[in-house]
Amino acid sequence: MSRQPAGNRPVSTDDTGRPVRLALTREYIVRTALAILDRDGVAGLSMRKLAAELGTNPMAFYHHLPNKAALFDGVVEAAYAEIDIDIEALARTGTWRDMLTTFARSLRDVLRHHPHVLAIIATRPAYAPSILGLADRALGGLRGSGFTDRDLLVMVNALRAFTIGHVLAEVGEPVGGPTPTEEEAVGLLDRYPNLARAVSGGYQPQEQFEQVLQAMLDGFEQWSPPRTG
Amino acid sequence: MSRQPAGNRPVSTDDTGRPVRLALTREYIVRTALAILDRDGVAGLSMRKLAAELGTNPMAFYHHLPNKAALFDGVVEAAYAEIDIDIEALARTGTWRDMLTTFARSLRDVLRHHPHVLAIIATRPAYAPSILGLADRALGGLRGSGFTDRDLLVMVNALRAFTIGHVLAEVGEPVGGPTPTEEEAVGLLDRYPNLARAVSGGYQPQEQFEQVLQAMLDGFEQWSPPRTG
DNA sequence: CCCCCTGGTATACGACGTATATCTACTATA
DNA sequence: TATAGTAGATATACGTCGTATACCAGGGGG
Repeated sequence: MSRQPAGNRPVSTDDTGRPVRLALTREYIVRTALAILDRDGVAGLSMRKLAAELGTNPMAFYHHLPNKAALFDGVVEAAYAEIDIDIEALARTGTWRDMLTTFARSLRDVLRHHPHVLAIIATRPAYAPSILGLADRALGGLRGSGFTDRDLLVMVNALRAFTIGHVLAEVGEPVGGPTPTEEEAVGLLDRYPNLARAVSGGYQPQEQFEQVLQAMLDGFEQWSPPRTG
Repeated sequence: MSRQPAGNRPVSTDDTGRPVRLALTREYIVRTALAILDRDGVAGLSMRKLAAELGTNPMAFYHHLPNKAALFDGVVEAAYAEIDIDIEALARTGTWRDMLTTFARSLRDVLRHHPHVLAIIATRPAYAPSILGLADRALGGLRGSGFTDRDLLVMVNALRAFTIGHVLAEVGEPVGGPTPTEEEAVGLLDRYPNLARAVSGGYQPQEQFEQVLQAMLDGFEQWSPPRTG
């Protein structure tokens, strides 16, 4: 067995027909890690599996990333980058409520789209440039809406906190392995009559998210004297 | 070396003076695990370290717990159990706002008190009997406040989600190791002028939490026609 | 030409969760 | 009191993990 093209790392050929491996870059490593996370979960992503997937040696990564935590940082950054809102267009055509609603919904969509990355995102301070940049542009777009800069930031942070907490409760992957299933919990419910009555209509995450989101915006509205135009 | 009293597990003597180890129970194991988590963080809690702390063998736990995930479940349960609110008294003397405010503040206090357990709590569905029981009693205490059972549950869940998200952003321990420090992030801030202006007043978690909490309650208030008495 | 530097590889170490088998000491029964 | 059964503690071992260390290939500049 030669050492040339091993594993299932994408291989192309140059103009002489000789096989050429895709260059190993931070970007490429992180993208593959995100794919593995989405497919196999946090426990399914090890440096060794990632290396096998890329047809290389686990130690090769350490020329591009200092350690596994940095890989996680990159994955978080990549996931956040999927929040793609045209802030400037929204700022022209919509109200501050539209803007914050779109922000919260987009964040929820992205988090739900990467449930296995959620635990990593949730427990990491939002220092990723993509989220900082988004927040900065959102704040810029919200200027002139009658709120102070501080209150605007508090709103954005509050919506982020609620959204993360909400999606965590909905689809989060428990740290440290699986927990009792929902059926087992339902079995407990008859010991809690008030709870049982309240959930009898079923769990509707989407509706509840929207309901609370609008309530929060209603509450924020009172932070500013009403404005026209 | 005898095998009798090893490690630093608490050892007492019975009435004949013979050394007697404290009985290994699920409760005792979980309590010790919580203490280790608080002291050393998630990465600092291994079955082997826990065994050393208790002066026993790692495999001894498996007669009381099926695996490490169950240990985490127990720790979450123990942490939630620290939320000690006299719901019935509150229901007699306070409004629904008082009740929900107390619930959110107590939850925040407990989460902040166990920052290293937060990642475990946050990513685990709240099926623990202690939190189910608390929610059930809260719902019972809130009956007759003019809200439907469903809306009451939505409120409680929303406050839990926001509080968890808020404390995660404040003190959470990142899954998978440390992240860039706050100073490094502050260095990035001058690339984001709107953000920089908004945070110029400093980060005041307590004040922001209270501000958003009251805004959420303001929003909830509109779900019900106003009541007197 | 050779040297160095970037980046891939090989090997190894200590720690992890836990399967399996064995042992110890107590309880119940006779 | 003797004995069988059992619950719980222990010893050992396996496979996996992140990553430190050492080595190596190959290409560009003197």
